[in-house]
Amino acid sequence: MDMHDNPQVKPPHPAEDVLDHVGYRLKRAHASLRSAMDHALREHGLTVPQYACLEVLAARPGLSNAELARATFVTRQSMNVVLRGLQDAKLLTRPATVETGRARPTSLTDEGRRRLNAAQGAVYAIEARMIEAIPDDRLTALLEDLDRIVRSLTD
Amino acid sequence: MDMHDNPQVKPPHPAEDVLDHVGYRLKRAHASLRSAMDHALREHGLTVPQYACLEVLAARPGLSNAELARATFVTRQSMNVVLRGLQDAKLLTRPATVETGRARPTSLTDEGRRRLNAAQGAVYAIEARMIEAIPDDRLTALLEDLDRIVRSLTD
DNA sequence: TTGAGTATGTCAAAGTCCTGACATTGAATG
DNA sequence: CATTCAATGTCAGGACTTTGACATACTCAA
Repeated sequence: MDMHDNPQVKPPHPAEDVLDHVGYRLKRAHASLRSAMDHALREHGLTVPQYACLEVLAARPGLSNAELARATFVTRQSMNVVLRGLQDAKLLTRPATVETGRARPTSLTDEGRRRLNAAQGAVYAIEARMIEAIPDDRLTALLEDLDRIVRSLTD
Repeated sequence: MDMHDNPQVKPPHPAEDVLDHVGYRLKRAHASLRSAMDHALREHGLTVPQYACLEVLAARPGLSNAELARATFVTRQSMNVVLRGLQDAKLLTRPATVETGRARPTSLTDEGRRRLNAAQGAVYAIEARMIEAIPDDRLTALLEDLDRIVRSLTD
């Protein structure tokens, strides 16, 4: 994999070929992950947003709709739909009313924990495949660089 | 940013904290990029899928609906909707009929090229911000690792 | 030639997600 | 206390995307 340009010189503007764009590579990697998770979770009767919601909720119980939305990178409106679906499926519960404020804390039901645990096996297998594919001494750098991208775009 | 585990030892299963998952970091980075592009392209009257379609089409003229769909990681049906929108906006043209086969080659109009060029400025600025945030000697490794992820999940 | 297999375009229906908007609630400020 | 502000939950509408299905068109092998 030889580069035409001097690797020391940062290109003044992105590579001409779309395939060399950071954005394109990032999008493609995310699409692969999304597709793999879609297929893996389908056998567990969960969508990716639903799984993400359950996963976050297991780690941080009692989060409200708005907090879950931020944690999973969707809008409050989208998360509201997800929560209603999971609530109808008896995988989580929300108090109808709350003593103070409007935010209603969300809790996993026993059934929700069971479904999540079952699905986590499939998802962790995907995570393991990704980790396995990356040289050990690069993994930390990769995670750091992904975070750098986030910071560079959100500031 | 200290690690609790020995960095030499590959964890037998993914980190306990969701925030440390490769999938989570990847998803977050993609969400940041998507959001930044959404805002940047809105001022140019284009959606991200529309821009992606125009960008690919400029680099590889004559692609069909199915080929554009694969290049932008959406289904043929989704791309079909995008193409009709761009066609209605006079940004590209497709022959009503074709001599052989069913695939209709798509071509940018002059107006399509103008709109794309205008939008590329905003998008390339985002690309530049990402590149700038990543240490020069890591950029190549980052792109490689993203590709490794793709391969590990598509095989 | 015939057939199976593959690829393409398209339609229909449903799900998902977003923008925009509004009312409610609590905190902060004067 | 009154007002302003930010945050939350929710509704409505539209845009986007997907799954599933079907017909058309080419390719290849029997």
